[in-house]
Amino acid sequence: MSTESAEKLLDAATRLFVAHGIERVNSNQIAREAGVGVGTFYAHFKDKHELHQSLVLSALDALRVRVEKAVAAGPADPEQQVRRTVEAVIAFAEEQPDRFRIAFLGGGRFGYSTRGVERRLRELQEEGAVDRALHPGTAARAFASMQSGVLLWWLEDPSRGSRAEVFETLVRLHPALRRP
Amino acid sequence: MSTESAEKLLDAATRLFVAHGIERVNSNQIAREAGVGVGTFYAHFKDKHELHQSLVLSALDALRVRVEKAVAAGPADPEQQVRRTVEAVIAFAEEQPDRFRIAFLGGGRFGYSTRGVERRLRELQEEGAVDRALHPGTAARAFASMQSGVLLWWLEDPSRGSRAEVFETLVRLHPALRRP
Amino acid sequence: MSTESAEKLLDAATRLFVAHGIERVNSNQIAREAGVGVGTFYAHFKDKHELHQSLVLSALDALRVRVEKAVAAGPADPEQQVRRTVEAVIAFAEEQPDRFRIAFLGGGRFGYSTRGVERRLRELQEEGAVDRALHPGTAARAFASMQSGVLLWWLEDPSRGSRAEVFETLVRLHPALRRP
Amino acid sequence: MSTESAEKLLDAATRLFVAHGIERVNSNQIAREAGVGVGTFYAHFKDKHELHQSLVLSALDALRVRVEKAVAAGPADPEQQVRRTVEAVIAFAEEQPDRFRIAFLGGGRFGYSTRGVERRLRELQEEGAVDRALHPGTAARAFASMQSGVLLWWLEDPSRGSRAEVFETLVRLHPALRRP
DNA sequence: AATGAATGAGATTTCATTCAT
DNA sequence: TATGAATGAAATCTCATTCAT
Repeated sequence: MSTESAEKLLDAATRLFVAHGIERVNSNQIAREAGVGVGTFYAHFKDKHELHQSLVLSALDALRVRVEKAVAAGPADPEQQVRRTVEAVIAFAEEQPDRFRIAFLGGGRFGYSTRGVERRLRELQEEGAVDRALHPGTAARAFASMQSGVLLWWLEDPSRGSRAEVFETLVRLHPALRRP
Repeated sequence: MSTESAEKLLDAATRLFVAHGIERVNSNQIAREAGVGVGTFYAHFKDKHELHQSLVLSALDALRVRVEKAVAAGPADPEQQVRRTVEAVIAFAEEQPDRFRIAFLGGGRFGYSTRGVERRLRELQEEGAVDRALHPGTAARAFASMQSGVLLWWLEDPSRGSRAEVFETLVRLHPALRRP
Repeated sequence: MSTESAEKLLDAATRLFVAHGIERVNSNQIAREAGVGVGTFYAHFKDKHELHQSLVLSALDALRVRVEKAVAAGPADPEQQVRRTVEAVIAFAEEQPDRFRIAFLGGGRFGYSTRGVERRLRELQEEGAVDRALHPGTAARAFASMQSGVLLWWLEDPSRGSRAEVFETLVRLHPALRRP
Repeated sequence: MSTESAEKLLDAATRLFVAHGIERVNSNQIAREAGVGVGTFYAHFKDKHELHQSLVLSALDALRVRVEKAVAAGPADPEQQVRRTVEAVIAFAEEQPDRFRIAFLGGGRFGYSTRGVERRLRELQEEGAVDRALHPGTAARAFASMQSGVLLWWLEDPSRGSRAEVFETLVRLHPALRRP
């Protein structure tokens, strides 16, 4: 199976990228850590950046799937949705901290889409449920940035706040809960 | 104060770092772009990372000075302070976009301090002016992340929102304005 | 006679060698182009150079056979022999251009034998039919070089001259027709 | 001076290319033979092929210059011109055999121009001095091929013919001396 | 015989750093 | 201070070859 070595390489790279930073890791190290030959690295990935990108995209995708499930899992009530969404993201960050870091370290150059949140904000504004002075695009981006920024910071040292404090703070700062 | 060569190198590096990313730029390129010899680079900086760090620190410092002036420039009323602060940061980002990018691209690895905001939030909570359910450390970090994230995103394509929309959104999402 | 896979490999290699040059083609590419596995390549040939050599030798041999038939097919009259020989070589180049290229690209490192022509020139000189100032070995080599050089050049762009022009020119420059 | 190392590299490469063939020589070997560091190789040439090409072009150019001088050095009488030209080429091949080999090994992929000879043949045909049945383009290419082919063959083993025999044979096979 | 993923020796290439000028 | 050619350690990448299936 082609997947065997590729998996090993992806896992090894995740560990190394998080531990030392993408730029301080090289293809030989990744191959060695994965327990495969250098050639195998290049048989599966064009270069280190392609591997990195596939790691980021896969992590973002896994996160997206979890968030979508969370959204679908309960009532449309905005507060409950925000709570379920933030809960899903925190759970992901806790369960797979390295994948979460990979996805967001580097400032999210690979674009975490905020279209969904933006659309939802617009709807809530039309319903009169959300402050019309918020610019939906900006607010959506703001929440994405704060969420990833806070969680990276929290994962760095979980004693910075309890899970509940972090959760509650993110929820309460969510633009969808900003009443008019 | 630096010599003329050092200034040229700092400017060249800023341009190149922003255009291609820190890791895709090397000392020879910086020297060439600056119009000085490679040797001159090493006469002024230990290496690329020292130069980068001094660029980031200087940008963060310049920003800090502007924010402090803005804070000191008017009444202690929280909303007015938030407005003056956000205004100062946006003005800096507009006037010196490359310096702003340098400071925050890379996810702010050099730690933008959020101690001041955290302390102020705590005071406002004690006064009963701010939602006690917000965790001050987390909320301060959240605002820092959203502000830098939004402004980098906005600088990338200013047509994403008007200045006023971006401003108003950041202000309204500031935790200090989150009533109990 | 070779198996089917060997044939496919020879054909694929001919195409690739001519298109990209021997040194820019590797065994994996040949196998892929042939539609067989890499392992199959090594089941049939020791390496790329053995395959190349067998291609060259086989092409030179096929050409030799055609020329010998042409020589035997008519009168010993020098001009007619030269005409039949050149005709045979041009026909071969037209019918199997890639085989012809393979045989002579690379400057004919595998030695196209000129012994026959050399011997014939010597005879004709002894008969007084050919200029005695020509050195038979050199003249034979000269003709071989001009013939392969001209035909490679012509195959590259057949609009460089009509078939008849190329034919007539080669015939007339043949040392055997150089009267004393 | 930038030329110092570049010269050493060009000389070393000439020696190695001729001794072992372009494809069996690598950049490390060239640098070592030249007595410079590997980095120096890449400071002067993009890669091995650029170096090779500059070697070929420079050799062809040096040869062209000699031939032009030879042509200008005496009467326009076709036979004398052919003699002086062939003499110049043989002298070059004798004096700088490695440069000559570099220029023509590989089948002259870099295009030795035959325009001059072609034009001259056309003129001589118009004057009625040369066989009109020769196609000038083909004949010019034929002579270029025979000359380089013969001289490479002769340099390989100078005992294959005396200098005078080789000279006289090339002269007599020159299309410009082919009477109508 | 056929396969193709895996291998690693070795070739290519980069770049931080030095140093003679 | 300034220069930039030179350097070589280290990184990137290729490819002939093997071998388990």
